[in-house]
Amino acid sequence: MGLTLKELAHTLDLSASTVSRALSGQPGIAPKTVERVKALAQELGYTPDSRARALRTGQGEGLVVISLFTAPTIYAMRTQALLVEGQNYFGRVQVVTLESPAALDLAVCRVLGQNPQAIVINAVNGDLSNSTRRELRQRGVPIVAIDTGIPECDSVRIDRQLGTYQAARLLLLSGCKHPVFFSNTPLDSPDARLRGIIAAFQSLGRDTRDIRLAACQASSLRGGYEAMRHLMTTSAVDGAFCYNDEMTLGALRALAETGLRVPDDVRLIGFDNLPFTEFCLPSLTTVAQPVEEAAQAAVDCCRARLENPEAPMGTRRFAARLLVRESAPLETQALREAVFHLPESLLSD
Amino acid sequence: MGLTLKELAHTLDLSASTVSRALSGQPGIAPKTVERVKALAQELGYTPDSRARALRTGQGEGLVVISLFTAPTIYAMRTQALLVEGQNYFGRVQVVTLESPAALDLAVCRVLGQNPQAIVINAVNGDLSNSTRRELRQRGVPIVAIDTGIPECDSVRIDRQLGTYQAARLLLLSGCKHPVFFSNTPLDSPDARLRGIIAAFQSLGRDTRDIRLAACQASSLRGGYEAMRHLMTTSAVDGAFCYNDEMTLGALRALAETGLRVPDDVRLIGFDNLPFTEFCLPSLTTVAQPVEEAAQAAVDCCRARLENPEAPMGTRRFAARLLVRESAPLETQALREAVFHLPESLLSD
DNA sequence: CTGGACATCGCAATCGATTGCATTAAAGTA
DNA sequence: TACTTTAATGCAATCGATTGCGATGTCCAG
Repeated sequence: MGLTLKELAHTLDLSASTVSRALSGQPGIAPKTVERVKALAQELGYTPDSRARALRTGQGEGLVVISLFTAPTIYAMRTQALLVEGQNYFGRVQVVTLESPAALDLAVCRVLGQNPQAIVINAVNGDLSNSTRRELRQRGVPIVAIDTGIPECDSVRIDRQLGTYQAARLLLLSGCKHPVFFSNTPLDSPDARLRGIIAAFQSLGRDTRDIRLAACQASSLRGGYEAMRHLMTTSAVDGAFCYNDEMTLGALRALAETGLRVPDDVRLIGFDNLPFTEFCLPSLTTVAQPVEEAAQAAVDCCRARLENPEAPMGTRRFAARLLVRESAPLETQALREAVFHLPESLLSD
Repeated sequence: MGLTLKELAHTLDLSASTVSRALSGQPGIAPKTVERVKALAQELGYTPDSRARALRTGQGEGLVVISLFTAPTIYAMRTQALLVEGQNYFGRVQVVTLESPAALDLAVCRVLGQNPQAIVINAVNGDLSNSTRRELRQRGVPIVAIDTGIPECDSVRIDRQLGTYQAARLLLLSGCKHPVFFSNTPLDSPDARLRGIIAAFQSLGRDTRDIRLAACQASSLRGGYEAMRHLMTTSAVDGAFCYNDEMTLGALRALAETGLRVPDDVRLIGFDNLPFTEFCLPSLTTVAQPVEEAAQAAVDCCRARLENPEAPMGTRRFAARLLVRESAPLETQALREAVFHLPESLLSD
C-alpha cells in the first residue's frame, strides 16, 4: 500500500486532521504548517486514496460510459468524444464495452455498485429492468442514452431523418431510377433513415413502393461489398444510399471491380462522415453527424440532472446534415436548391 | 445513496456481519438464513458499495489505460483492444486520455490515488519522475508500456523494423528509383521504420544517401495529402512508404488528382492495416501490426508482474508484417521470394 | 441433569480520509 | 494581572463493507 495520511501526519508530528486540512487548503491552519505539510507530501509523493475519500465524502467515481464496441467506427468515435468531455467534467471516465445489447441491464447493475456520478449509454439498444431503475432513482445516478432509445431516460438523439431525406432527394433529383438503400437492420424497424427516404420519395411524387432495399449481412466494409456484388447480379444499379460509410466504401469497391464508375454510372451516398470519406476516390458524399456536440450534450445532460433531479425527462436533438462530395455531386445550383429544400413536416420532427 | 448493508441487515433483523457473510457465501451461516438474505437482497436490488469494499479489502480498482487519443486511428484500435482484454481480466477499465505526452507523469500520479490494480500506457512517449516511480513501487502497481518506450518498465513492443524492411525492399525491387518515406516524426529520431528502410537499402547494395524523406505536418489524411502535393511540385515520385495508413490514403488522393496511377506510376505502401485499406481503390499494401495480440500481452504482462513483483523487467515483442495488396503488388514469384528474404541481422533484433 | 461440542450469530475493530466540535495556546484588552 | 478573543490543532465519529473473536443457543452424550 501507499503512504497514508496517518503516516504522513506522524512523520510531521501532527494529527491526520490537520494534515488533511492543510492539503485541501482549508482555513484555520497556520501558513507555516501548510507549507511544511505540502512540502513533505510533495517530497514523499503522497497521493490520497480516492476510495477512502469517495467513501467519506459520498462523491461518486466519475462517469461511466457503456458502449457497444463493434464494427461501426462511429461508435468508437462517439466513445472517444465522451471520454474527452467526461474527463473535463467528471475527471474520471470508465468505459464498459458490451458484446451484446442483451447485457445492458446487468452491466448497469454492476456499474451502480461503483457509485458512479453518472452513466452514459452509447448506441446500446435495450431496456432496463424495474429493479435497476429503482436503484438508479435511489442513488440519484443520472443516466443518459446517446443515439439510442431507452424508455424513461434523458437522451441525446441524432436526427437522421432530415439528412437522409436530403440524400435520397439528391439521388432522385440526379436522375437515379432505382436508388437502393443498403442496411443490415430489420427493414420493418422504425429506422429514421428509412423514414427520411420515404419522405423524399413522397416529396417528389414518387411511388414509395419503388424504394428498393438491399439487406447486408453486417454493417461493415465487407458487408457493403458483398451486398453490392450480390445486388449487381440481379439488377441494374444507378444509385445507392448506405447505412454507414464503411458499407459505402465496400460497395464502392464492388462497383469499381465490375467496371462501374462513381458517380458517372452510380451515385453513392454514405452516412457518418468518417475521416477517410473525404480522401477516398471518389470522395464520398455522406451525412455527417455531430459527434462532439452530441457528446458534450450528453455530459451536460448528466450535469443538469445532477443539479435538478426532479426535472422532466428531456431529449436533446442534433441534426445530421448532408455533405456533398464527389460520389454524388450537385452539378447545378438549381439542383442544390432542390435538394436542400425543406418541407415543413420534417422540420418539426 | 443506495441501500446499505446495515439497512438491509436491520430489515432482516440481523447484524451486518451475518448478512455480509451470507451474501459472500462464507460458511457458518444457517442455510435458511442465507436464503432469506439473498432473497431480500435480490428483491431490494442491493448492490454492495465497491468503494467501501475496496477500501476494506485493499483490492484495487481495475485497470487504467492511459492513452494518447489523437489522429492515428491505430491508437484508438489498441485502446479498444485493451478495453476488451482489461475487462476480461480486471473487470473494470478506466481510460485516461492525454492531450500531450508531457502530461504523462502527472496523469500517472493522479491515477495512483485510485489504487488501480495495474496501469497500461498506450502510445504515450515520455518518462516518469522519480517520485512517481517510487510510489509505483510502494504500491506495487504494475505499469506496462505498449508500443512506446518508458525506461525501467515492462513493455510490449511492436517491432516495425522487419515489416518496414520488407516494404522498402518491395518498393526497390519493383523498380522504384526514388522511394520516399513520409513521416511527421523528427527524422533524426531512432525510428524503427527508418532503420528498416536503411537495412533494406543496404541489403540491396543501394546507397542509403538516396533515401528521401518527406516531412508531413501531421500524421493524418490531410497531412499525407498535402505532403504528397508538395513533393510532386519539386520532384518526380515513383514510390512511397508512409508512416501510417491515413497518410497513405491522403497521398493516394493527391497522386490521383494529378493523374498519376497507383500502382502503375507510383507504388504506395502504408502502415497499420486499418480496416479501410482492404477496400480502397486500389487496396493498400500495408504493414499490419497485431493489435489484439499486443493488448493481450500487455494485460498478461500486468498479471505476471502482480504474481511475481520481483521478476526482472521484460519486453514482449510482436512483429508487424507486410500485407501485399494492390497499391504495391508482387507480380512474380521471384519478386515475392526476394522481398520476403530475411537477413539474419534483422531476425535477432 | 449437566457438561461439552457444534452450529449460528453479533460485537467491535479496521481500511483511509474527512469534518464537527472541543481543546489548547497565543495574542490582545482593560 | 486577569480575562476575553482568536488562531491553531487534536479528538473522535463517520462513510460502508469485511472479519477475527467472543457470545449465545441448541443438541446430544454421559
